[in-house]
Formats: sequence, C-alpha cells, structure tokens
Amino acid sequence: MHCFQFLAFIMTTVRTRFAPSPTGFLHIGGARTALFSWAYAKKHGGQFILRVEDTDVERSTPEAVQAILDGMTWLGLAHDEGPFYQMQRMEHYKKHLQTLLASGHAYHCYSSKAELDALREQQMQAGLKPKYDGKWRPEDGKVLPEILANVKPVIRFKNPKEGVVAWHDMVKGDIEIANTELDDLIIARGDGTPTYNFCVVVDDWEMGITQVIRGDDHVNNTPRQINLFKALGADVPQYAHLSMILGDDGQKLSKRHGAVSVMQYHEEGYLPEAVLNYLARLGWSHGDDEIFDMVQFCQWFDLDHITPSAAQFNTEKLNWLNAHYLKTADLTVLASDITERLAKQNVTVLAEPSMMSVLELYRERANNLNQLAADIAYFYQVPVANAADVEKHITDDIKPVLQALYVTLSKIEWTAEQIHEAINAAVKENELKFPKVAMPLRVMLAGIAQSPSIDQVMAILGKEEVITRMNAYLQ
RNA sequence: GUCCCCAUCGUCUAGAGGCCUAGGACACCUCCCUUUCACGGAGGCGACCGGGGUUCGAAUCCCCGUGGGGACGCCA
Repeated sequence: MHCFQFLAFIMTTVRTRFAPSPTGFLHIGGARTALFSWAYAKKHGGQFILRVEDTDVERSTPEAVQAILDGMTWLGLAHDEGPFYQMQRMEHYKKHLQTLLASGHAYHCYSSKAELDALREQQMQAGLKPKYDGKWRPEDGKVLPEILANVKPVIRFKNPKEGVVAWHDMVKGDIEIANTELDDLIIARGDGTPTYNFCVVVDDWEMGITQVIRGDDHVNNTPRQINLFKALGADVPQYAHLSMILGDDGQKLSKRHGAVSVMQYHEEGYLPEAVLNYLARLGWSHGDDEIFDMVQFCQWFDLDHITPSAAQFNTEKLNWLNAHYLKTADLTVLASDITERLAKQNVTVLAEPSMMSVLELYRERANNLNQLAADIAYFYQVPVANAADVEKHITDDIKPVLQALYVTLSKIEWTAEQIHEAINAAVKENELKFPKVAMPLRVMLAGIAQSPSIDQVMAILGKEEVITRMNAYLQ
C-alpha cells in the first residue's frame, strides 16, 4: 500500500444513514436503528445522514415525514446531512438506469403483472421459491419474444446466474447467498420510476455511505444490492443488520399489535433520556453497565457487542430507567413539562406553591411524568377525596384532636419543623400514634392517604390552603 | 415450500475453550429503613434448547435435530 493510499484509507470518514420510508410514524424499532446509526457516526467522528425513502407515492405522506422528523427531534438524534428525499433525486436514478441498460447489466421486460402473478403461484404450488423465469433476459444466441407495442416495459437487473454473494456482516458475521437464489429484480417500474433496491444502492453510493446499519429484514436484499453496486462499478459499503424488537409479549410488533410511535412514549410520560438509554441497552451491551447518557454511549458504542438475536421489549425496565432519569432530570425542564401536562387536565400551575419544591418532594416517588403530574395536581387544585380513605381515617374520635391541631396550626410559624412539632404535640397530648393524626391530614389535604412526609407537604401547600382544606372537614 | 438468520435466568444481557459451583440489571420474594405510600439498603429465587462430536477441558468450536424469526412484490 502506498503511503498516500494509506493516508486516504485512514482519512476515510464514517458516513452512516437512517433511511425510513414515510408510511407511518417512527416506531421503536426504527428509533433504535436510527440511534445505532447515529451513535456509530458519532463514535467515529463521522456524519449521520437522514434520507427519506418516499418512492412509494401511494403510501408516503407528508404527515408521516413530519412524524418521523418529530420523533428524531424528540430523541435528539440530529442528522448532519439531509433530510434527502428520493423523489427529488429522480434524475440520479435515471442516469444510472441508463448506464446499466447501456452496459448490458439491465434489460427491458414486457411480462405483465398478471403473467408474473400466475408464474409465482405456479412456482409456490410446485414447492419452489418464486422467481422471475428470465423470459426477457437477453442471452447470447437467445431469441427474445416479440415486443408488445402497447406494453410499458419494466427494467430488470441482469443478476449473475452463477457464484455466490458473500459479505461479512458486522453484526451477524459471514453470510453467503448463492446467486441461483436470486432473480432479476425489477429496478424501474413500467412508468419509469425506480424501485427501492435500486434507489438505495444509488443513494448509498452517491452519498458515500460507509456503513449501512439497518434492520434484519433487509438481509435478503443485501446480496441483490451488492450485485447492483458491482454492476455500477461502485464500492460496496459495510453492512450491519440489527435484529428486530419484539413486543412485551414476545410477539412481532406490527401496526395492529404493539407498534407505537416514539412520540407516544412522550405522551405516556417517558423522558427521551430514558427511552434512549433503554433502546441502547436493547440488543447492545457494555459489560454490566445499565445507566449511561448519550455522550457515554457514543464513546462506548460498537457493532461487536450487538446481539444478533431478536430482543423482547420490556416496559418494566423502561419504567425503572424512566424513574431514574426523573430523579436526575433538570428541575426547570421538568417543571415546564409537568406544567404542560397539568394544563392539559385543566389544572393551572400557580407561582405558589412553588413547583420546584413540589417536584423535589415528589419526583423520586414517580416513574412517569403523567403520574408525577397527577400526584402533584392537588397542590394547585382542591382534590376530590377518596371516599374510602375519608371514612377510614377521618373518624369522629379523631376530629376533636384535629380541631385542636387546627387552632394550633393557625398560630405557628409556617415551617416544616414547626408543623411537625405541632402534630407531635397533639399526638403526645392525646396518647396517640403519629399516623392516627397524619393519615387524616393526608386525606384532607391530598385527598388520599399516601403522600410524602406530611409536615413537608403542609409547609409547601401553605398555611392558608391547609387551614381552608382542613376546615372543609371540621365544620 | 425454498433460502437466510437466531437460540444463556420470566425479560434485557455478561461470557471470544479453563477465571463459570455461569456474573449484572429489570421483575418477583424476604428483611432493614420508615410517619402512610414510595425511594433507598441487604439478602433470596432463577438460565447455558436437545443429541452427537472435537478437546486433557465446551455456555463458548463443529455437525445433526428441535424451536423461533425473516425474506421470497412494478412495497420499502
């Protein structure tokens, strides 16, 4: 190797891409693929490219494009280039289509859809793998059928008939597929528009993609694409095929079964940090490390430690991570998120009680933003008390004690310590156990019998509000 | 049907022939902390799909089986 070739070699920057088709939202599987592609580029100081594969005009929608972009933004997976849209790159595909036609690597096929369908069915019934029969494939000395003037031909790739296509998959290892298993795939439709396998190859080539990191379901497309690269005279990128993510129940995720948009996790109260961390650990590992941020992840990430087998999604573990990130989240960010969630339930957050204090008191008890919002709503809105708790705790025998406490409370300095002392005094005076007094207070103030330390709750709620709420029960 | 891929606790995984009487995490159970509920802390339960090889030695390598998944579109 010449020294400058070597230089060029080591200077080759990593370029990865995420190439969703905008036929729906960004789901959890796509998000993980994007995350791994992104992390790989970051790890190697390369570029991460976003490409929208929208050549299926029938199913692609602008809403889906937006949904994918939103999902990426929420997760913080920023692209360095793009988004590129395949529909805007038609001239590139057409140019290379012509090249292939001219070089004899591609040819026109006039077989009709009906004809092809019949062929497929016949082959399936005979227990064969359905494949194009090569009717219009030009061969030396072969006489092609008469061209039908009224049929718009498709363009097929003339796939090699012999030999094997082999590659070293960066996740799955060596994979080898015989060319006899492949057929002459259609690379342009009757209307002249190019198809997926062809666009991908042209794009990956022209965009200089060095590592194609994508879903498992593309393994079977890879040999076809490699053949296409070779016919085009292009360098073949490296491939890494990620196994799929199964639902919580071990079933395959699909539109009607469990596949939800990453944005739904946002709606359901998950922090993007939690989703990211969870996804990173799903199918990839770094020893015993469980909790890490994306900076750390990008330093650690490699393709060697990706499991080749499918992974089942586990909401419980996501919840655990979410709880963790709730505890460490920036309070200001948390406050604005919770304020928004409360607003959706028509609860207006006021300056007092201080949202910051409330969150500090509550955030380590919740594992979800919606739950957290629901838990603290009573600070800004008189709660509807749980009837069973009222009956159980606000009993007639304790009411006189509360009545007396109420009087004391109205006189003291409003700090958690003073409040605690007041309650303690009442407890001692009446020879009761602490909960006997604390529980009814919880019910009167929070509406339920569970809360953090009651004196702290009262301190934050404010004297006036505590008095008012107690009063409602002691009339 | 044909081809391709996969296989460690319930789940996510560690494991690159001896460090493995298989480690960690979630979940579960017990106890501790405690002013209720949580949080937290300490323990516990729990797995190498089966069968053959190779080897002094296999969760790790090879073969067969079984099970699961994927692909076979003028979809991507």
